[in-house]
Amino acid sequence: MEIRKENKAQPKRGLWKPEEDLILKSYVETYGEGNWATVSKRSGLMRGGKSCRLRWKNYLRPNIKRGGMSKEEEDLIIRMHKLLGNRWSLIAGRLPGRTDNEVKNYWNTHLNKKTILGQKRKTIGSNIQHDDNIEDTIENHKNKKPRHNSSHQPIFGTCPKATEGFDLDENKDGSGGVQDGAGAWMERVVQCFDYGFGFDYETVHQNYSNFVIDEEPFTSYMDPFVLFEAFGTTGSDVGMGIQSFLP
DNA sequence: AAACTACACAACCGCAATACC
DNA sequence: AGGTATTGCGGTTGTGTAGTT
Repeated sequence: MEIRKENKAQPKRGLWKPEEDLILKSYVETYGEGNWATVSKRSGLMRGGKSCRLRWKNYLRPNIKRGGMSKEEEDLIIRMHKLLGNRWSLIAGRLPGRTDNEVKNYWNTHLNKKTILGQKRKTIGSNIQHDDNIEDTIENHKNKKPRHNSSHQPIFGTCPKATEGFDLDENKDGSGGVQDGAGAWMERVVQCFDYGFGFDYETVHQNYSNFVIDEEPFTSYMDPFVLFEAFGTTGSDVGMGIQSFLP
């Protein structure tokens, strides 16, 4: 059977040449970001919109940091990955100048093999010493793709001070209760932090016997924030979050 | 020096969410 | 409200190159 090739001009693929970068750069300077589908038409660049968007986002955009990761960045990636899983865009969001693609590649080529498989978290409290259901819940949670309306979306909140309460239960649309009380416990958990960081393990334990923390005191050399996760008291729900302590 | 291999990273693909009409 | 286009994301593949035989 004869297979006829499409005569339609296929967008150019493969590695970008410096002259193509120049064209794309000047296109963005002229027309701004967005409307990537029109780039080839307007600029004469024989690339698909998707390819142009990616090239701009990952390499040509201003303030992109190139080159090797610092020890601090590496440490941060490991910690955040431990908590969030393959949520590369979220992780990259905490690394100024780094892209999700770069973080992902770095993880796959450098860190994945470095991290010890099956390394157990330290758990405050003894009543979940080993609970497969909970482990499964965590894994399921990590593997979930972000859904903007998902009830399992990680909780993100900021507050000026660690000791000040904040409401994380409120949805963007004001409907509230996405995390079904998760905000309340997070608020209380945050109150257990004496950001300095003196982490009051005893208090956390008393309030949240199933609270799970990262192995090491959280590094404070970059911008200050804390990653934490906790189980609901029934063990049937998992909450996790990043708490910022920006001044 | 050539052939082969392993590694790092750039780029692509498919899917889902969001925006727009 | 529904359809289409655009954008964002994570997984995967492709390509260049350094190291090894």
